[in-house]
Amino acid sequence: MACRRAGGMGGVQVATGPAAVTFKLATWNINSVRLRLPIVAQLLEAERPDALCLQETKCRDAEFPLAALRKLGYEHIEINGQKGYHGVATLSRWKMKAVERRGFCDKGDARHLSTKFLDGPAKGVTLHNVYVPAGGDEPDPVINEKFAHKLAFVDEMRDWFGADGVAKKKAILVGDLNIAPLEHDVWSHRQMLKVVSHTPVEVEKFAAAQAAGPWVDVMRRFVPENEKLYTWWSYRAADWRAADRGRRLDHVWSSGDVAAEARSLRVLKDARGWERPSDHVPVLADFDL
DNA sequence: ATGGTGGTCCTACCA
Repeated sequence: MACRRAGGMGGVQVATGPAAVTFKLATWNINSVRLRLPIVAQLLEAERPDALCLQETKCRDAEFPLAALRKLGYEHIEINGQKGYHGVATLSRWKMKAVERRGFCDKGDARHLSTKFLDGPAKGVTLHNVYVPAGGDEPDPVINEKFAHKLAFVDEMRDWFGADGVAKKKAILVGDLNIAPLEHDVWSHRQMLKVVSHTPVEVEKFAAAQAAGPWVDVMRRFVPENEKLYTWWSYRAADWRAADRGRRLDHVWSSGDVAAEARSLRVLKDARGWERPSDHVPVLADFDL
């Protein structure tokens, strides 16, 4: 078990003098926040991130376990939920305000939430929490409406980033983007070329959306592109660890000014083996803002 | 070789 950081209310690390203060951010596709409240608590107690972005909360706003999470020190919570599917939530130890709950593709799905920190080390930073559609099994938009939706969603992100300048400065975007863009973001590039999440058409659109920001791929600033890097392992493997057929579906992007202050990146692979796990693991990033 | 597992919520749908 990791040690709890010393400190009283908030456990703030205070730097002396004008030095920057570390902002610790986590993102995790939780696959039902109610079912997995025990391991959300486990993560928060072990790592004490300043903020945690959750995807696939799978509950209406009225059913979100606000009280339990506030009790753990995360008093500031913004949610965008819906019944049974999708849903995102951002928890923070610092005061923040909701900026937008963007509805993509005119579908009314709860797949985006942006918040702005009003206090703490990331004061003034806007944080986007995104859950991109998975896209179904068949990688042909003509016969698979879910794949068509995924492609349209990523195109809409690209147009929004390009028009709005949301990534110009003081911005972070995290979440389950459901695309593994690089060759070593999947266990076998060759065998994944026709598998939704790594097809050339998705990867091309993903790259265009990232470039439109432009957003920096913070994870790959710390892990070279020729090294395997995964954040998701299927439930359908007999032994996920032995097979290790993972994919990097979860991402941390930031504007260039914030990326320049990125200090560390960790993928908590062990969480895939926790009690009743999500098929995704938490990704943590530290910034000296 | 075309399954395999897991979540929501009642029968499929989604990942």
